[in-house]
Amino acid sequence: MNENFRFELQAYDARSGARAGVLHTPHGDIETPTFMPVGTRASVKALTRTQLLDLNAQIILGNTYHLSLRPGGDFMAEAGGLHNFMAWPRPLLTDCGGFQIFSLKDTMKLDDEGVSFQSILDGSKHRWTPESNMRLQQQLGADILMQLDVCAPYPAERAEIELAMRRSVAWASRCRLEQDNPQQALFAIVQGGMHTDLRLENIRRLKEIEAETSHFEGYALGGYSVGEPHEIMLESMAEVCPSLPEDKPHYLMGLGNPTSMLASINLGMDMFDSVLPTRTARLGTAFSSEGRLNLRNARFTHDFSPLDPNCTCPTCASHSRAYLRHLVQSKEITGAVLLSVHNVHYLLDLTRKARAALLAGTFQDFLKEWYESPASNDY
RNA sequence: GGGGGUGUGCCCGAGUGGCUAAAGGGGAUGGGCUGUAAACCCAUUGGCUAUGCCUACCGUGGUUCGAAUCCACGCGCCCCCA
Repeated sequence: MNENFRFELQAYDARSGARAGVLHTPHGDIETPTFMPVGTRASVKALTRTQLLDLNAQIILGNTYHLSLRPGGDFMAEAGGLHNFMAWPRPLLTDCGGFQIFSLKDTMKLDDEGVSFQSILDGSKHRWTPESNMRLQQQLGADILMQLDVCAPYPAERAEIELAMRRSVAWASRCRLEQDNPQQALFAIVQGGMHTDLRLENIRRLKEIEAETSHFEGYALGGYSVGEPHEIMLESMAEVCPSLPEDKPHYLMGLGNPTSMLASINLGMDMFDSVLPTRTARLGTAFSSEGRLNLRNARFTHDFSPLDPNCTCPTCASHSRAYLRHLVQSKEITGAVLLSVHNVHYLLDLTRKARAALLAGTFQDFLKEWYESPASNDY
């Protein structure tokens, strides 16, 4: 085990797989469950680092695909790494770019050894192997690195999902062998779509790799939140989560829907990331205790009440729905900022409340209350 | 006073005899957004007793089988010369 990334479990829910813990890192502790805002290009869109610090974000993401194309891996090393470059003192996680293999698949060509692709910025040709991807992530210097994986779409043929899973497993092993910097943790990613047997096989193989090489500091579930219905994802996860190594952090990649997040915490997930809060904010939608509010809707024109009366964020402290709607309608950049502050706060606050309930032993009551409230109507 | 131009749906604007309820923008209204090619994308946007009908391209009248489109007069706006 890498002692720089000790995961300390602090509380378990007696009636579910839910737990609270702390992941120690060289840049500070991450208290779980937690939500991680996504800062793809060394920026959580519309938010300054001061705002993120004030919101108490404990860890944010960067993206290897985007940052390696611009400003580039060598540049990032010269800049002293991503922490230094963007002046972020707390933990960072870099996503490998596996999601871009999925979302930019028209520019990608996969084989067993790696992936060749053309830059979306200038069409230039690039090639990643698991090893070269690890070196890029080492140049970025985040605390947590994600193995290079292949994220299959939904829906997809079983054969395609199985191939993605097998490549991901093989690449997990190669990433593990390449990534030997003790200042950086490596998380494995489990694929397999909605096929439980593939997911369980993936987890078994990862455990074998750990026996042969060294441990992964965390396990992530990839390939969820890619368009499948919420219930199908939860059914699949319910069968998969019990097989995840209990003593390691469990990271559900790409999930930002509040209700799905709580349901996933209930199944034993500890970490979440998603662009949902920041993207929907820029596009005019706010999470709230009443469910999602689309501030473009005419019904808010004369609504001078606070965005969410039950929210303690800076936006809600000062601004009315009518004002925020006006900013959104006018495409004022301040609207994107204020709603991003609110939405990120909302998810951070939600995971903090879940954690507090877990530590207090009242998590199931907390969940019940959530499902009875209009906030659970957040789709 | 003389000459030239122009008037289109909430706004801008294309269209100069039938394929026009009228391109394209904007605005408005609604929807979507989940490891970010997203301050983006999609849909709708005259009315109705609705596989059809009515009203509609400044106004009135006319030409024509048929007019936003051609003609006459009127009204409004713009430019140039005096």
